Amino acid sequence: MEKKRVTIKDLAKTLGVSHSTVSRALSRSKAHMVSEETRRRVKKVAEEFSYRPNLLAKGFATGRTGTLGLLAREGYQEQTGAQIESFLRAADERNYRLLVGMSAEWDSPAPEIDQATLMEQFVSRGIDGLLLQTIGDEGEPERIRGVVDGRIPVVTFNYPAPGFPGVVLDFTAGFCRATEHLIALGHERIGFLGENWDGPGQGAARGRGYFNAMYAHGLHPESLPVGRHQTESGFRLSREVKDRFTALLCCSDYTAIGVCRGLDESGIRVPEDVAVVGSGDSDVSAFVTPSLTTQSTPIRGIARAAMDLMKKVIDGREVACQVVMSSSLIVRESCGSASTDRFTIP
Amino acid sequence: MEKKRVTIKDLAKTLGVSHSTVSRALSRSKAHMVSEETRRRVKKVAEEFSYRPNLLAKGFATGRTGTLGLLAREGYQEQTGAQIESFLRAADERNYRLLVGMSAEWDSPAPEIDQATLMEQFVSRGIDGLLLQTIGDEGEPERIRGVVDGRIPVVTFNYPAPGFPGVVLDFTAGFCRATEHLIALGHERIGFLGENWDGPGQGAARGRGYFNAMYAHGLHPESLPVGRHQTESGFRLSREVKDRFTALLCCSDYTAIGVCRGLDESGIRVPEDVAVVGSGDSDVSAFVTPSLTTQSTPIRGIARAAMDLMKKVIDGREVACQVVMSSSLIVRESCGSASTDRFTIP
DNA sequence: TTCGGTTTTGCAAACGTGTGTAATTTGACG
DNA sequence: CGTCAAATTACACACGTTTGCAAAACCGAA
Repeated sequence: MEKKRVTIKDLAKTLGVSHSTVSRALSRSKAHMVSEETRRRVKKVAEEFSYRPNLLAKGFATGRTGTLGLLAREGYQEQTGAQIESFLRAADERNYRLLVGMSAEWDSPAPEIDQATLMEQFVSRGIDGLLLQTIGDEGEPERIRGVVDGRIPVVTFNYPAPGFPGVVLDFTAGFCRATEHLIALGHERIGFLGENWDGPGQGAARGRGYFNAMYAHGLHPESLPVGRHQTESGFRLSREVKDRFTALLCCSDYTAIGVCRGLDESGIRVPEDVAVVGSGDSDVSAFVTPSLTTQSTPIRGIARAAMDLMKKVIDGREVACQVVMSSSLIVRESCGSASTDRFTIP
Repeated sequence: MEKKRVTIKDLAKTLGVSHSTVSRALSRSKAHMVSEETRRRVKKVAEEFSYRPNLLAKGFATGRTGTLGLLAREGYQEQTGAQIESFLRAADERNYRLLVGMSAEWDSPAPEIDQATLMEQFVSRGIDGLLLQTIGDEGEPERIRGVVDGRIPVVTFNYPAPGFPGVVLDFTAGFCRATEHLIALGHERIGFLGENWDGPGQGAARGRGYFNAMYAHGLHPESLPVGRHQTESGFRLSREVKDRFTALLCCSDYTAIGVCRGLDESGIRVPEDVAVVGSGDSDVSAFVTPSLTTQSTPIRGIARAAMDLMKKVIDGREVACQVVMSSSLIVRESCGSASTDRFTIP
């Protein structure tokens, strides 16, 4: 077995031309340095032999592989999955393949590969660009710059990173609006169930919106950290928040689902006793009971925008542009303000 | 800018040795044909220069890239995401990278790239193996063989494919057991909300279990097709199933969530009026109301098993082995048989 | 010192493709 | 038919790494 693959030289031999002619015929070099006649002949034979170019060699020779690296951070599992899917589609549509990686963020038990290592591996494998979900704070931008070294473009998504072009979702504005919606409904004791990676970084973007809104209305913000498994974490937290709040803002729909269930088991009704707001507009959010008021997050739009931006950066048409995507608040049952109809606050 | 990357030759030059020596020193060839002394020197300089091997060139030279292709089928979106994550982890742990692709299955509106094309692309990019979720029936096995041509190993997961090694989840047994559980609870009019890709293929594995169980107990099976968006689809189907069944078996938790909501809006109580069973044991299934009785599907276990199998196949230690993973039934509220505690039927 | 054997190193080819430069063919025009 | 320019093709090298083979260095023993 182990037949060798058909190469450009095999074609050249049967055609009686040099392999460079075949190469030019197939890759339509800028100067059409090959006659139409020859091109037809080459293509015909290539078809017959079902020739497939060795993209490894091609990438090696040209420095372009048609492959992008996608690096997501673990956590928000349910949503990263959907996010990856969106990117796969967006990449497919633009005829790119994706090397996908996931780096651990929180309390990972296994000996994971860290983000920097993963990036190096990707770069070594000859990606044309790197799509990064999150960039930490403590010197990580420099580290990234060290790895890519100005050679391959980086585009971030979801969270902004200073100095890198990216598509950012304005979580801050979104959570500010959501908080204000709850305030407008008369709530004052509003709690925030958020990521436990706080600090000045981009991870806290949601929380910042919440804090801003609370302070702006003279209210006292209070947040509780959400752990790795969001749904379960929300469920667990329900015990702690029982009597402290009349409304809860959650960093994801899954946390919201968990907390709703937990409250329910404690005999606390949602939304009558406590209003709950989620984030992400996941597919189930409209169909759980109670249906969730939530932030829509346009993950498909983000993926498409990021890919478009990446193309521009690769072509050198853009350098440091931040595309801001905004979310809208989808009001459903869980916040108690819309029992009959589903409407959206833009 | 545009500094060139450090190559093996650069190291050789500063060390005053030939580049082949450097290569051997770094890649610990089988015969340790290089002195410990030299190896130390080389490693030191490589470190200083922060040398990173060009894996493209390496793969090109050796024919091994350390990259596997993962090809999932779209649909079951919520679950494919989780599945991909599991594979990413399993691959990371074994020091492999993943080229991920997703081919459209159902009523895809966009001009998608089909599975065969994607496979060719992957192979051209020099993957060491291909992880395939589904293989269709109509001549697709032959097509796949044509693409990989005995050169790169294929391992299937979730669904079996004749002639290919794989890790299969025994959906049939699982759904048979679930159906029998409902029958044991006294249900006779049991409906199946399943994939709309029926036919003799592996897609119908779930349905087969249901049909078998129904026939075995002299009952009349009836199935309704579930569309692309599972949750919404379940919601829609709730209208059609209202008065026809006392129990519903769903092909996924999301369909179950949708149908529960739909029934609820029609004033039909779950599980008092209709029992519902899902599949997948998704993270939310235990926390929605009512909590879902569901098939556990060990996606992490599948990913690990598939990766292990792939390694064996790559090393030539295995050729055509089918690893069968079984699922258990997790009984919760939605089927009406366990209101107090959560237990599992193995 | 010389020899045989072992360990270590260098040389050169190979992997498949792209591409600059030189050589050839083609075609038009005088 | 000869000349010149343009179009087409061939030659050869580059990309970074591995690897078979031969050369060199080393070491111990005769």
